[in-house]
Amino acid sequence: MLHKPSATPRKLPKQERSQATVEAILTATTRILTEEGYNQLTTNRVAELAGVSIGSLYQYFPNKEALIFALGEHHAHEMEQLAHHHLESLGDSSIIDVLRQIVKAVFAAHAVNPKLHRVLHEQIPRSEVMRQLDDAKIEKMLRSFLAQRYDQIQPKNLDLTVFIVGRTIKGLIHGAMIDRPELLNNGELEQEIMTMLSSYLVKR
Amino acid sequence: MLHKPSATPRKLPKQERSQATVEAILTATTRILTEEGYNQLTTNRVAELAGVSIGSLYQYFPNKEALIFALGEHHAHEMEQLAHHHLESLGDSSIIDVLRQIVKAVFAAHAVNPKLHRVLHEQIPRSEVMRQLDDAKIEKMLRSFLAQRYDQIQPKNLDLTVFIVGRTIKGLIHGAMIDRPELLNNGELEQEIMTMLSSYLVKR
DNA sequence: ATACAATGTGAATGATTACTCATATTTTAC
DNA sequence: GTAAAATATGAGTAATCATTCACATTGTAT
Repeated sequence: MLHKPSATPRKLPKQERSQATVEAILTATTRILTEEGYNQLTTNRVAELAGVSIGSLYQYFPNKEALIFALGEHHAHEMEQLAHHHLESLGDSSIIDVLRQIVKAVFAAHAVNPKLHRVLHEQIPRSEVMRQLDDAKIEKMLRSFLAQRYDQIQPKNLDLTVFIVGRTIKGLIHGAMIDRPELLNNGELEQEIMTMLSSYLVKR
Repeated sequence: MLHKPSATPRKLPKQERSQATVEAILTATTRILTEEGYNQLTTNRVAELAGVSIGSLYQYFPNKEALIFALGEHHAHEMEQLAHHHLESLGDSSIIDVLRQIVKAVFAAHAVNPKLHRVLHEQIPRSEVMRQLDDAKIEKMLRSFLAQRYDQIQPKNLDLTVFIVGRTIKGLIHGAMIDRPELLNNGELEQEIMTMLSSYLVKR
């Protein structure tokens, strides 16, 4: 442990060969994390499982943290993609409808790679670097959505409302995934979240 | 790292002398964690700061994890105590009143040692051992409270409701503490949580 | 075909650090 | 006062692991 943490890659892979190397490294990292946990994640093991020399690993990742960060980034990106996919076709739907789509989108996003998601959130020492990943985008979208219907919603403090609604959705779904996966079997959790949030948000 | 993790103390301190030692160790651990973070927490540093030999530390804590676990246990206990204190005098109050007391209790509990709380939740590698600490008690109390008024509340699935209400309260307060401390300055967050949960819970 | 860049290799290093143990001191019990 | 129990000491051990570097191989451009 004699390094300045950094998230930027040391070198960009140009040829196919090296791109395959980088991919193999990331895949191996994922496998070790999901199958054996963070304790078992050593750079040497990653290289070995990837079928690549330890030196090669350090060609593309300046340190272990950068490796994990890249993985987290990739995973977050996949979740975002899926969420966006669920949120494309809803220009001017009602508050309730949009809210339901958002909830569904967050559910979908959490189904991407649950095991990895769990490890990333539970076992990885959360550094400054990791913090930036999460929420940002969903919160932005939620804010603009709520701002547009500001006259139709109950709460007056938009900033606070975004925080409450965003956190509640994410927190409940994430929490269920981690600690109560059986709650995800039927649509009940989704329904209850919807009930709670719409009764909170919508003017009556 | 050559140990079987265990949470049970190696030896129970009987004399005042050794009790003081244990206390000094826990205090030093807290200081290092809150002032410098988990990365800086080494058993040797703890012993040094506690003014105690490393050998003494291992008399009472079989390994580093047990040390951290003891600290987490202690902190959780303090939070519980404070919460209970806020929940004593309310036998048959209305749902709203009791709910408000619970919310206030969770707020109070989170004010015990915010810095430590943050480190404990953010930086410590969460092992099986640590998992059991948190929620249990509050959830139990919430369940019995909701069960008693089952005929007055909207949602029908009690188990799910306990999960949702409990997680929402904890998640929002905890989340605000960690990421948006400015939201704790006025009573607005408390008010909004109350509004949301009571509109969800109470029959109308 | 030659030079240069990109990529790959892995033994070796260096630093860290949890934990032990043989021994010393203090307290208690009688 | 003395034996036994409790407590304290800290240099030393052993293991782990991130990272480097000198060198080898492969690809590309001219």
